[in-house]
Amino acid sequence: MTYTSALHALQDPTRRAIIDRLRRRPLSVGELAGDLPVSQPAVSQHLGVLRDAGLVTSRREGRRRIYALRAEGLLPLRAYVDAMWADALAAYAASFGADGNQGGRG
Amino acid sequence: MTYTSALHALQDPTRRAIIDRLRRRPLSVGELAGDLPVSQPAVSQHLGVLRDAGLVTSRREGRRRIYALRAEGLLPLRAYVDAMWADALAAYAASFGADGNQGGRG
DNA sequence: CCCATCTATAAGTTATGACTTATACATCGG
DNA sequence: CCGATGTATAAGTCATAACTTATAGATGGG
Repeated sequence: MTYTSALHALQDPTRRAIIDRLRRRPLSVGELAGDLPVSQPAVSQHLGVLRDAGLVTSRREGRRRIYALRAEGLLPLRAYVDAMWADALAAYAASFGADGNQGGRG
Repeated sequence: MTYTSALHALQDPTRRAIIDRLRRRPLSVGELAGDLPVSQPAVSQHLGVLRDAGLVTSRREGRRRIYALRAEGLLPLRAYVDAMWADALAAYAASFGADGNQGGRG
């Protein structure tokens, strides 16, 4: 839901592997588990983290549960990175000509 | 240097606290440590992680070492998030009218 | 209802990493 | 050179979280 939970969720390699597979199309838990080197419960646990972070949604389909990427969930992280980018550039520019004369541009 | 190291670096709350302070202006290790609830060695360790991830740069200034944000270091993460965003939207759109008729919009 | 299939949760193990204190390394002043 | 200041590294402790197996919960078919 926030950028911190997104960072936490995306930091794990297994969760990124799940995300990478969902980037093509929605998949069931079993399909994901069959294609990853971890057990099905591990996949379910990771999906729970991704869901709490707002990065995936799920729907029932008979006995299966289909998970899909949720684009909206990326917006907080994107906003954080963009703001940090802007501040980094501003701080860099300000370091020339603030209280201390740090030297010329370049 | 890559988006994975950026994700790893930004996942930690203390490292984000460091980043947040550097968003205003470059700071020395001592200035950072004095404003954070962890020891100076902990700050140095975190700065090493941030440096390895390409998110900060440093320069000597007498006996002190000044750390500053490095905007370029955010580009890989930004590209990853953007690509994921695009794929998420595409996968969502494709889920209407692919092999299975998944139902209407909503 | 009963069984098979699919997913989520429980409980326990283990590797990782964030922290500490102690100390080495580097720079400046006397 | 010697001490003070500032930072990085070393070594060890401890909490977290990613994994396992076992099992509970939910759905569909005979």
